[in-house]
Amino acid sequence: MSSYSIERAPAGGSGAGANSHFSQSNYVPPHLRNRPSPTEQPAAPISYAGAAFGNDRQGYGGQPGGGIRNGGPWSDVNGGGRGGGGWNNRNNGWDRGREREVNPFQEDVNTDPELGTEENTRINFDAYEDIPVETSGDNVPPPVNTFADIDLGDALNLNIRRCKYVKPTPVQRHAIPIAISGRDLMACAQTGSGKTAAFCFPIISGIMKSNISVQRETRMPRMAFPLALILSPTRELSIQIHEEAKKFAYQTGVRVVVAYGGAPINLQLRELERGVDILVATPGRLVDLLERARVSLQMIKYLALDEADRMLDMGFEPQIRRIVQQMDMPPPGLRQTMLFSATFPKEIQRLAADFLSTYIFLAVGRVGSSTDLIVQRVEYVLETDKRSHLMDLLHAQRANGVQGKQALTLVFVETKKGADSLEHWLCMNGFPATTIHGDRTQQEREYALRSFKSGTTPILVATDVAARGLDIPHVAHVVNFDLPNDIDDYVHRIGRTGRAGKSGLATAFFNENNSSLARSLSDLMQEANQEVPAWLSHFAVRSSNGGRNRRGGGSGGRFGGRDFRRDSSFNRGGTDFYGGPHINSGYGGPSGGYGGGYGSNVTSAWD
DNA sequence: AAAAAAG
Repeated sequence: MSSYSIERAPAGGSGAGANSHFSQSNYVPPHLRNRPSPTEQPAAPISYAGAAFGNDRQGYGGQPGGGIRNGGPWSDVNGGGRGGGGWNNRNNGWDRGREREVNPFQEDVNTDPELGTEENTRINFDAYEDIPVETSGDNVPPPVNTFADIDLGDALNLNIRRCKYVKPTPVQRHAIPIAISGRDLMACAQTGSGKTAAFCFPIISGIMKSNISVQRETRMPRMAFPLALILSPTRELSIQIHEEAKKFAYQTGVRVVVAYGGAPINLQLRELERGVDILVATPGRLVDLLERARVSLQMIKYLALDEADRMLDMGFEPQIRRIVQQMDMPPPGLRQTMLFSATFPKEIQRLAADFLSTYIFLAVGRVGSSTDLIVQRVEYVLETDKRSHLMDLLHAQRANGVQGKQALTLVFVETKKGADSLEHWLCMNGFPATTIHGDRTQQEREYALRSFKSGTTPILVATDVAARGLDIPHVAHVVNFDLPNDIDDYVHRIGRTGRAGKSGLATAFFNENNSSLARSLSDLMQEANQEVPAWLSHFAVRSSNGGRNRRGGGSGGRFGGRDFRRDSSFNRGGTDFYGGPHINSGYGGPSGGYGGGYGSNVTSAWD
């Protein structure tokens, strides 16, 4: 039997040095990784060398490959050796001097300056002021107004500045203090609300602050012991979370590794062997890795499940339960768990009850529900007219576009076949398009996404694989060529535009085949102050399907979910719920942030 | 019914 202890080496090992300090291990805990590397030897106790850090990294803003030693523009922040316990200047002592941590911010410099017009990049913070936020639970830590209000550590704060995040989004304002205080969290929030940072910041900060040391299982030297696990439903979302997490963890010494299917497993295995603190994964590939005994979950201290409702929709519940409950992961209470979900149906409630320990419930209003950031249009289009109608839209858009450029347009269709044939047809007709769906190889999918993002093929035809979570900046227009059957899917799809406070356009092609969606669609549009065409209202009346497709049925109202503990036997002593929810709205007061106001180039922490 | 995810 292996028991869990944060400070101790994994039990059941060979008995070598099972105490709280690392000894002859390959593993260098993050808080010790800022030491100079002693040549090629496995990390052995080294005397602390003060501020003389070997900063063998690529200099920020420098030429690729032009390594700068401890002299980059940030060396003032980085080389100070100040603060207790070597808080900053964690460098990758990891690699024992060999591997360079690629600067994840480099690629962002000069990306698509054309697309970043004044209008597009200015953040519409005001539009979010009235996003409702609801928290409930025992002793909820108060929200913060700036990132600086929380002690995330210098290195992380620096990366927040590098990301140009000025002030926290509503979900971050609430979730970060909750998570920092060690509490479990069930959060109802959409992608685009800033979730990724909301769970990454506390994890990275926690790993840096803790003195967790992992004793490698000497009989299984190839087994990886991540401290944090982030599960997400699709490969692309995992890739995206990984990319963001790498930015947040840059030069913190915290290592982030991603594992997902469809890609060569050997590369991922090699990455894992180099050490991993935060593992981002899709469920299938992780189960594979666990079965191969290449990953152990017994050191997991943080577990984050992103888009949990989506994962259940996709039938991942068995895999997820296997990973969380039937492997060697510490139970609730001995780990910190954060569950994110756009909706809160019964299955998610069960998951929350099983995975979380006296958690805090947080619901953030739908982005766009109370604003006009996304202009929604519905047009009546017969199946046979859809293609020519799309063509008209694209022509008009090109004519209105900047320098005759096609604005990025995401076209959702129902089937994989339909995606392929529409892509082909668009290309034939002079509209550079590509497609992303589950029948394409992972390589093709990633290539398509890159080609779209870069504007090489400004039209992307997609199935629902791209509906949720994917952050593609600058998507100007989402076309629901085929409407989904579920209104939540619709919300997710149109959420691919109007991101980061930018405005966006969503056009839907509606006909008889979509009548089941009429009611919920017209309700949703009404709620978002959109113009609802009269004919759609007629459809809505005619197809009174008892509100089966209406939002909020059963699983919650406008927040996409309620804390069910207050509805049922979870009440203590029959009294009311824990003292009632605290209703907060938007940002309270002005932001101290990082000073400097918001220039036109400021991106926000929304994504 | 279709889509996604482990090969």
